[in-house]
Amino acid sequence: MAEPKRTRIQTENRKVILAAALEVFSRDGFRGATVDAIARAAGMSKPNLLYYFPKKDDIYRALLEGLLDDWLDPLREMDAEGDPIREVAAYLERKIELARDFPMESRLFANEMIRGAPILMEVIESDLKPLVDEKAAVLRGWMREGRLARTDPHHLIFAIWATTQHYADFDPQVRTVLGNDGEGRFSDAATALKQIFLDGLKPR
Amino acid sequence: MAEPKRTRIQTENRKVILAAALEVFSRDGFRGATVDAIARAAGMSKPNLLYYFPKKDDIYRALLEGLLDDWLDPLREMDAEGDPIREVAAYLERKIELARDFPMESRLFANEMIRGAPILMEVIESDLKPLVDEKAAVLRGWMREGRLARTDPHHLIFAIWATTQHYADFDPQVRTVLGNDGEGRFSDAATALKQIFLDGLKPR
DNA sequence: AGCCTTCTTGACCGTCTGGTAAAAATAACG
DNA sequence: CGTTATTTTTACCAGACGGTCAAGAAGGCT
Repeated sequence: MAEPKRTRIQTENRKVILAAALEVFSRDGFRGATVDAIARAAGMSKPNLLYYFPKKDDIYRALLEGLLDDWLDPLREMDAEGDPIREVAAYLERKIELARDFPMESRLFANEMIRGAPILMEVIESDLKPLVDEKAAVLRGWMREGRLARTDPHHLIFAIWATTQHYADFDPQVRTVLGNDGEGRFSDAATALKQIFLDGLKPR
Repeated sequence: MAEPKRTRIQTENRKVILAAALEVFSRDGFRGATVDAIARAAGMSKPNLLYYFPKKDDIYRALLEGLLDDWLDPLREMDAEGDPIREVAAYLERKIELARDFPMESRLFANEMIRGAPILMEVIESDLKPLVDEKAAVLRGWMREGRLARTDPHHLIFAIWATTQHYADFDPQVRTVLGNDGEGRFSDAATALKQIFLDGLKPR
C-alpha cells in the first residue's frame, strides 16, 4: 500500500471537497448530485475540483470508502466477555449517538442501499457480513447460556440498525411527529429503545 | 371535487406511466430520475408521456399523493378495543407484509424523507401527525391500564416503522448478510420482531 | 532572487436534460 | 362514411451536465 504523498493544499482541499460532497450526495443521491453543486458547496470552481477528483464517481467512492468502517465500529466493540444486557444497551446507545452526530453519513449509506448498493456490495460481502456473522454468534452464545432471550440474532442486529438510523434518515418526519421540532429526540429515543428491546412490551 | 373525466386510453396510460415512474423514482430519487428513463420504462416516447403529465414534478406528486394513505392503513386498523399485545403484533405483521409486497413504495417514501420531505411535509403535518398522536394516545391508555409496558408511544411507533421498512429499503444488505439470498427473510423477520418487541431480550 | 512544480481558472465540447411546437396518425361518434 | 377530438410522433430548443484543455497564478525550494 504505497502512501499517496500529498501536499498541504491537497490534503486540505480533498477534505473540503469530501465534506461538500457528503452534503450533496447524502441529500440528492449519486445521480441527483452534480459536480457543479459539489464544487459550489466546496467554494471552488468545477475544473479545480476535478483536478483533485478526476471523476464524479471518484468522489463518491472516496466518501463511501471511509464510511463503512466507522459505521461498524460500535458493533465491533460489542464484547463477548461483557454482560449481554449491558452490551446490547451500550450498542444501542452508541448507534443512536452515531445517528445524532453523523446524520449525513447515515443518509449517504441509505441512499446507496436504496440504489441497490452497486458500489458497497463488495465491501458488504467481504467486511460487513463476516463481522455480523461473528457478532451473531456471540449473541447466539449468550442465548444458549440463557443470558439473553432467544431470537434470530441477525434480525436483532437489523432491528438495532433500523431503529437507530431511522432518526437520521427520517429526521423531518420524526421532528414533525414529535412536535416542538423533536427537541430531545435522541436521548428520548435511546431511553425508549432500551426499554422496548430489553424489557419488551408485555407487562411484567 | 370535480372528477377528472378520462378516456380509456388516458386511464390506461396514466397507470402505465405511474408504474414506470415508481420504478425509476424509487431507485434514483427525484433529481436522479429522468423523464426519458420513465418514458422508456413505460414503453412510450418522452413527448407522449409529457402529454399525460406535463411536468416531471406532476408525476412525482401523483405518485406520492396515492402513497401515504395506503401506507398508514395498517396503523389506522390498530383497534383501541382490541387486546394490546395482539394489536401490536398484528400491526407489526401488516407492516412487514407491506414491506414485502410494496418495496418500491417504501423506497420512494424513504427517498422523499432523505431529501427533507419537500413535497410530503404538508401531508405529514396534516394527516400523519394527527393519526400518530391518536394512536399514541391509545397506546398510552393501554400502558396506563397496565396492559402494556410503559414506554414513549411515539418512539414505539417509530421503532415499528423503522424495523419493518428496513427490509424494503435495505434489501441488498439484508439479503447478503442473511446469505442464501435472504430466503424467507420476511416471515423470519416477523417472528423475530414480535419476539423482541413483545418479550424483550432479558430472559424471563 | 530564480526556477520548477503545483494549483487555479476561463473558455469550451459533446451529450443529456426537461420541455415545446406542429403536424401526422388514430380513435370516437353521429 | 365524414368530421372532430384525442393521441402519438418528429424535430427541435435552451440550459445543465460531466469532463477537457491550455494558459496563467501561486507555492515551494535552493
